[in-house]
Amino acid sequence: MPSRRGPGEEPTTPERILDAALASFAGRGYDGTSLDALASGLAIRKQTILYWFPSKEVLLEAVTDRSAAELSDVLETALVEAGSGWGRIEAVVRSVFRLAVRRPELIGLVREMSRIGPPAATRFVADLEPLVARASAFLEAEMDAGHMRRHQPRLLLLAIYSTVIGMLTEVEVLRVFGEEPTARSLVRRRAEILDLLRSALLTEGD
Amino acid sequence: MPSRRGPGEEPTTPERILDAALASFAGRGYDGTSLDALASGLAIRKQTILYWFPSKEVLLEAVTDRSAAELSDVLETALVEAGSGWGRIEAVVRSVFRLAVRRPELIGLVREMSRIGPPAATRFVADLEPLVARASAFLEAEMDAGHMRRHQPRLLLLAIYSTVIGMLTEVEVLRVFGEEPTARSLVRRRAEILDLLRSALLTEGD
DNA sequence: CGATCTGTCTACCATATGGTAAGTGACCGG
DNA sequence: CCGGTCACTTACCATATGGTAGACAGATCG
Repeated sequence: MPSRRGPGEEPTTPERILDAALASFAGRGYDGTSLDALASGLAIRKQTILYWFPSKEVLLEAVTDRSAAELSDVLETALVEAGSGWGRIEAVVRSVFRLAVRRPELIGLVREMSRIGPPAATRFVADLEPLVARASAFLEAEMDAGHMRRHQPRLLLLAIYSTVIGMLTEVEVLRVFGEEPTARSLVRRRAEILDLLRSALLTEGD
Repeated sequence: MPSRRGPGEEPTTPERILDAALASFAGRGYDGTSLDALASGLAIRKQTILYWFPSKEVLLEAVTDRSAAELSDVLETALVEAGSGWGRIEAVVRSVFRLAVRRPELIGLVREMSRIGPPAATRFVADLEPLVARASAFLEAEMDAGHMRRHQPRLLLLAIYSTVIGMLTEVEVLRVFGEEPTARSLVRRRAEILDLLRSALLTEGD
């Protein structure tokens, strides 16, 4: 995997390929992405892609590996920096929302992987398992501390996850709901859904 | 569009095609579905499909039209039969869950349509708009009657929708959450998420 | 300077795909 | 019995796709 680049440096060719592939896999799907289209968007030839990634499947693996690492990074940071009580939970959920707004391709990729299924998805899911375990442990600790109602932590993660998925990837659905999904309305919606989760999760005494 | 068939009659060829196409579009995606594979699954030739539906795109339209009609039917029935108060809301949400369990392809299709985007998705979304308006009106009436907290009704619909999507289509994600998604666990999860929504939506006096 | 390696390109291939044209057998009204 | 329609087939086609083979230019190094 190419090493993470600094803000000033221009991306290397394999990095540019990974960026474009992530966007395309998330947006048009794996099957809907052709190496030719990918290459032409980068003003290179398809064979250059196959030089760096010997097959489309390997390219997908590289994309998922890098994305899983980024997802893990963001949530790990949020978990470490979080305060205590509801504010702590809120901070973590908010960091997920922020990530989804900043890098919607990552959410789109998760959705796409769930559709592709094994073996590619199995690998992705294995990459993410430590993250899920970590987040579950966090939620469980908050329950033990009485900061939130008793729920199965992984069930809660699923609720949060599916909310994020629903909010940020189903653009057409948002439209039928009568709103142009602008950045502004997304932020407002985020806040409202956070309230929704809040009232569902909070303990009585909060 | 072929007319709905009764329980005893065997399906006509175009109906069988629509059934298989719905399952495949929802499962493997539009791009991931080839007419050849579709046909071979039905033990017919691809040209028979093209005889009934002159192109793959028209087939998709036929599938979405029929699916939108079925979604509308189910929810309309639920809205009409619902009682009053929270029980009424619960009955409607439950009918959505039931539909999603019984016909997961419908949910998968919604997800796929949101990925495909215009123009196919626009048509689907237009077909569903009356349903969404109806459901919004229902929720708004419940708010007026004081049966639930004030929220934007379409926002609530989105929350319910995304929960259903997350629950019933992200099978791989369920797996990483440590559970084999059996019918039994899905039912239990449904109940728990219904509780989650309940506590989020209920008015204080309930 | 010459050999080698690295990154990208041109040329090509086998296969799969959506779609067209035309044929075939069964049924059906006259 | 016969012409026509219906449902479906075989035969075919143009294009797009993932992937291979090998050429070529520039940098690197002895």
